[in-house]
Amino acid sequence: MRLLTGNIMATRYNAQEVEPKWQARWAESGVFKTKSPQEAGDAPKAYVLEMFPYPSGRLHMGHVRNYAMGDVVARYHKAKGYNVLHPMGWDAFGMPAENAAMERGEHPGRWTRENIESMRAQFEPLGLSLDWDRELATCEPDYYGLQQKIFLSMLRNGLVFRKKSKVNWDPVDHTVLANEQVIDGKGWRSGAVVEQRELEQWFFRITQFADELLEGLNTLDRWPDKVRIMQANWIGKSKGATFHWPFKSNAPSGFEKGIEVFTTRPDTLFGASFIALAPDHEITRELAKDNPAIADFIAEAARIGTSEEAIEKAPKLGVDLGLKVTHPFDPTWEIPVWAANFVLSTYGSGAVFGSPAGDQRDLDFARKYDLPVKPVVLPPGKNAEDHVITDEAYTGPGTIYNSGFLDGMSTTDAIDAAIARLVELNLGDASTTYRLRDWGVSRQRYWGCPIPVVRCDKCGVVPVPEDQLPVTLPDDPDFSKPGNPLDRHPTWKFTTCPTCGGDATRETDTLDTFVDSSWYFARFCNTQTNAPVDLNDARYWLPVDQYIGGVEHAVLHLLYSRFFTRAMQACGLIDLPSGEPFAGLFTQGMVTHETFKSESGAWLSPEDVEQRDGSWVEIATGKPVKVGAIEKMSKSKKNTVDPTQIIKDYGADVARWFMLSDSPPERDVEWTQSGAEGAWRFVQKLWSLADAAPDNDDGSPSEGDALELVRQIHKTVDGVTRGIDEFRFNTSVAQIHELSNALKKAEQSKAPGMMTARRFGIRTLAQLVAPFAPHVAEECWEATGGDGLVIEANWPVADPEMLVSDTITLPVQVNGKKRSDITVSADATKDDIEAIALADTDVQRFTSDKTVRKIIVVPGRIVNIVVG
RNA sequence: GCGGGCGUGGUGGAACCGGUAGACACAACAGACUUAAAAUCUGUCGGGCGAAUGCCCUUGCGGGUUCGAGUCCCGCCGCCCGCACCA
Repeated sequence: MRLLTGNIMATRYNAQEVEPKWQARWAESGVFKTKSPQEAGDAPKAYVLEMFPYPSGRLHMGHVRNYAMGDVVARYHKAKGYNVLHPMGWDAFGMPAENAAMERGEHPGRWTRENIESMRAQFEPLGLSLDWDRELATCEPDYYGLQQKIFLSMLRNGLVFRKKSKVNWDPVDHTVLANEQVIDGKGWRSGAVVEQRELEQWFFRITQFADELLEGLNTLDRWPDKVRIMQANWIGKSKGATFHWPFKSNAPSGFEKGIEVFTTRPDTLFGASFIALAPDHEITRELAKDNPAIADFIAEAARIGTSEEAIEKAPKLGVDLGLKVTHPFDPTWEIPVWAANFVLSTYGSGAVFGSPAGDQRDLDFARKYDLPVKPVVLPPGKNAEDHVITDEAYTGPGTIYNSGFLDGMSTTDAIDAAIARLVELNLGDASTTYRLRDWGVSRQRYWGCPIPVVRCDKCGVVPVPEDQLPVTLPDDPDFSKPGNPLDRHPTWKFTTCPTCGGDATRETDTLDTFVDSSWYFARFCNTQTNAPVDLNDARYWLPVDQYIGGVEHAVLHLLYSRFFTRAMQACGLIDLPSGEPFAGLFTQGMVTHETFKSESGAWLSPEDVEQRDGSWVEIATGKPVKVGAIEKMSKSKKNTVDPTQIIKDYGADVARWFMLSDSPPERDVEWTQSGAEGAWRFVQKLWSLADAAPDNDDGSPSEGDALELVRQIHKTVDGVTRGIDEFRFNTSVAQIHELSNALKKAEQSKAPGMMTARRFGIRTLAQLVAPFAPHVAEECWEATGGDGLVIEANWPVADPEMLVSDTITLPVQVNGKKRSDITVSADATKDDIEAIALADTDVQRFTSDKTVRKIIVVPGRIVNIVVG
């Protein structure tokens, strides 16, 4: 690695000395301490929050980018006079700690707390404007104990329930596997073929809020549209009909009315050619008991795993169950019943009817098993003879045909008519179904929040009384044997029943870590109170004004948090009538880096390779190296860059500046050494501007170059401010560059008023840079006689009069091609502009031998002359 | 498979509501300074044609709407994110 710092320090800006100095000053002055609502007085509040990190042990560049962005927003609001809350905490429960315990014999708690210590130490030199007084870690009893209170309150309010659900079971490790731990149907550690097991599990009733969560999206006008769309699709509200297909004869017990299905397309009912049940539908399972073929099919389907992705990607398979139902509209029409591996038991009633001409998946299935395909929807403009379905279904609107009483209707009318007939026949009704499922929160793991209930043979499931909370984890889990350490702990789970005092056992499931992150933002409003959330402080601070994190959380974390605020509202634990925790959301892109592979295909760290004579070689061996793709930084691909090392080499300002330059915040940014060096040069340049700043003014910059410079300063203030407001930090950076270039040039100028203009420019620049690269900004501010800390100086405001000029330059097009520029006064009329444009000699070269047909003048923008 | 997004010079990107495509930066090249190098400063920098004022082409690909399309519409291609037990 090339180091640019070193022997030439004297005249240069030395980040290694300057940055700790300002960090100490900020700490002494307490500028980052949050003010209470009383202390804040009339100042408006701004709650700025970045998604809190998992304490993996090392800060990575993705963190630096995320927190640098949040810091821009926080410092900017501080400068604008807001009372800012900008806290930090740790999403500290989760599987990596247990993996460390299993692989290295470390205690998950110790491992996690050590990681927190070392990451906090890495945070410090970044110079973020965080209020560490409000730090929290979800793995500490003072946090998860309160979470247990929330759980119990939700239980009392009917928002928690138990039901059976499927899990991926590793028969060797005796453990439940996460979907990511199931690789090709096998456990990642044991390699054993994964089984499906049904366990009685705890659920949060998120579906109770399905409509509210959907409706609420309309109020989130400071969220990216893509996230709102993804959440709406995830909730997946669909209107249609739920109805029964009566059995031809001898219905299985419990299904006397027939097989219940949900469909959004009852208009295609006359195209039905089969019924398909989920592999784990009750009827399928009943039949499997004395039919080995069906049992094999179920086992085969189970091997795919529980993830919807895997199920939908798997080849479509089915088995004929040998049952027959009759068509709701024609009792003489028999339809076969199949089981199919693509039918989800968790959606609707776990059964569908196949209408192959109008649904691609049904069509593929029908072709595979040679089931009838009858088209029933005629696309607009087609007639029955030439509308043939081969291997592509028609899913669009049209006119119904081949469909008895529905013939001739539009698809929408036919939907209503079909539902009306189903009601008449007493077989079903219109209904609404959601894709959203209730949230399963049980985890059979040690390192999570214990679910605060006990089981008593006499009293059943009994909540732990609040005065006995928190239910803490035992300190001595044993990870040497397979299975859940809580379940086989020698003493922990044995307790007495709070109700009858008899022997009882504790619940050994812990909560999904998504629960921990579903309310931490509310806890930050007051981390001292005994209630989970202080009602008054939360009323003041919530909603979070700006939340920043990765898009990968677009659905789950953000939807769960929106559910939690509603659930807590229903329990009286929070006062947030809107139910919306995050008023503004920004999703930032990843940090990527080039990758390298050796001849043998092993990943190589960028530090181990170098370019010799234009080709890449391994430094140690000199062997040639394959340059791989630019990918998200990850340990496995060895393309990470350690922020701590970058800060040592170049300083925090450089790391932050680079993360905010060039790439738009929502897009991925590629870390490059040369980019970091560019940022370093810029920091040096800023300092040299301040160092060369004149000590005194030389009169008012009211004309000539000095006035032009002042105008540019105002333009820059305007542009940088807009860039921050709109989360387009890269454009702010570009404008800061332009002003710096202008100020550098101005060092050569002797124009009257220039010294005044330069002093003004450099101090303004320091203010504009402060949210991005705060240390060098403070240094420049101090060197140019700024009052106090730049972080506390009022954000500059552009003078609107300085943003407009007297004349404007307009491009002139002829037939849409630019041919000339004209300069006109800012208040020129359309007629004036037309005349000037037509008189222009460059324009006339293209118009002289033609007829002018039309002239389009867009004020302040462009002139287009249409000739022909 | 389903849902969502993205695609502009050698590179990252800019272009506000459909109005000058390539701001700003990185890299590269040339020059100044220097015994030399580094640093710094200055200049060139999408492609083609031309002696030249210039002209033509160019925003992943193919169509369309418009006086005018990177931007809007339709159809493709490629990459990325999510898919409910990773966080």
